[in-house]
Amino acid sequence: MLGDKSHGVTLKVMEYTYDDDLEELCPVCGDKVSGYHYGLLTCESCKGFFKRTVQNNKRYTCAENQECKIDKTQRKRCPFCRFQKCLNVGMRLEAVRADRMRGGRNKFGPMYKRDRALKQQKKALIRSNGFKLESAVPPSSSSPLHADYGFGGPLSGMPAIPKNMVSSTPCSITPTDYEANLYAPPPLGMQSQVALSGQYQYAAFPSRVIKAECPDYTSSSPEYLTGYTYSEIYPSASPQPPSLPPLVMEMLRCDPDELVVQNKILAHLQQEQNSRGRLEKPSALSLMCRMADQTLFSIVEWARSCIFFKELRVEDQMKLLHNCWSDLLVLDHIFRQVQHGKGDSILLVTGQEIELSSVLSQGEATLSSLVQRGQDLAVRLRVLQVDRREIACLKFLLLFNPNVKPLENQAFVVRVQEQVNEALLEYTLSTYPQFQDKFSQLVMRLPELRSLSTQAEDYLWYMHLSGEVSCHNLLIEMLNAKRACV
DNA sequence: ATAGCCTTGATC
DNA sequence: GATCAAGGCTAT
Repeated sequence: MLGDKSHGVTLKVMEYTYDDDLEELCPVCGDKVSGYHYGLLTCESCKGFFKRTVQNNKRYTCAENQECKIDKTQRKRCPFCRFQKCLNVGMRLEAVRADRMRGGRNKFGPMYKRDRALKQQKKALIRSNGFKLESAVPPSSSSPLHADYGFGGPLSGMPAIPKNMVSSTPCSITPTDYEANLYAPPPLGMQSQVALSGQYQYAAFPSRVIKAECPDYTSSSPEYLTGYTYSEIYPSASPQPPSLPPLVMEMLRCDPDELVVQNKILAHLQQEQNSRGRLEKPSALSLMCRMADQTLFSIVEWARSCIFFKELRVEDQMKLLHNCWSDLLVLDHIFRQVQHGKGDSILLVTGQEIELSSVLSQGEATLSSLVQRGQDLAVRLRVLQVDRREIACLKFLLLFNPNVKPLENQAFVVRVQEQVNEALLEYTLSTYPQFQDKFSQLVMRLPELRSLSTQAEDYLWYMHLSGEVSCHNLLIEMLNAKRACV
């Protein structure tokens, strides 16, 4: 009873004599599927579990090692791991309705339909060609997901850049993985089956979710510019504005999902705290450092999976990252504040919110000034109405800095920077035609950002030397590396 | 808290 | 009017 009907030539005859899609097993627990729920075919109980968890903003913890096996008989034992699995197989938070409205259809409808059509097609293929076909990986061009990314090689103008960098989805996945990932968030790809924890923030729910559910409520919301939009996540669900430069789209695609990063960092911090014991309470500063440290990890992970960057030799990659890690960290923080939109509080990567006044009054002078400079820069960027795509470009501009020397493949870095500049210019001109100098306004913020991150590095170094922060982390490693090569 | 069954309502 | 994926109800 291996429900894995898409694997190999050993397909059983009975499996395609059934007409019904519902013969499949729930990807979370293996129970019988009862229909499409929250993005994919699942059983009734996992549907209910997912709904209860999201609606009631439940927080679970795992008594073991956050890797409990979830099957039909054990699914009740660890809700933490069950929910994590729900997210990992691709159940969508945004399909749970914030307003609890009953009935009707949501925007996933067309995708469910496409998925059904795909399965039908597959079945028909099997019927007409025998079993052999199924031993092959599904052709990526025939999948709606792949086809609708619309990446038919418009990057051909790029000099000396291998074609395989353009592929928007990992190509060598098994049919089952493919099925499971049909609705999974694309930016992560396969290389990082990121452990999601149950500690997601329901607070992040309303802004980007309600719109996806009820698209007509808010046609004039400014958050459409800065936040996720449905069409960004599901390009096939509604027509994309065709004018986006392909490179901008590709850079945006490299960006990890905020919620995923948030969950990962929360889970890590929590685990760290658990293993440390509850009695020991870390100082706010050391907590911030660990948070920044984990953010840095995700930034490095981002860079390593980025188009262009992953083509570089590791030595060059390290040099580039050593040069800009603090810039990226600061930019990440600042863009979060831009989206947060509140001047009197700071939104942390974990989704927690802290009052600005408490930071400014408690922290010492250098820290206060750093935080304040960050807030100021966030305000300037907010006034500019910077959006996610532009931030994605800025990140690339920070990363591909040709001033870093010596680089083995300096010419490549120069070319990438030129291309990104060009794409950003094209994007700002076409998307904000009423705002002619947006490009230069944006690029002009970079020196400020670098100055801010340099100050932050100095502060960290000082704190490190005075023994205020622990030594064994990536943050300090980066600091050391930079100081070693200057 | 779980999970099976029921009600709802936009879309076809 | 049929469909079917949302949310709701309730015995276990």
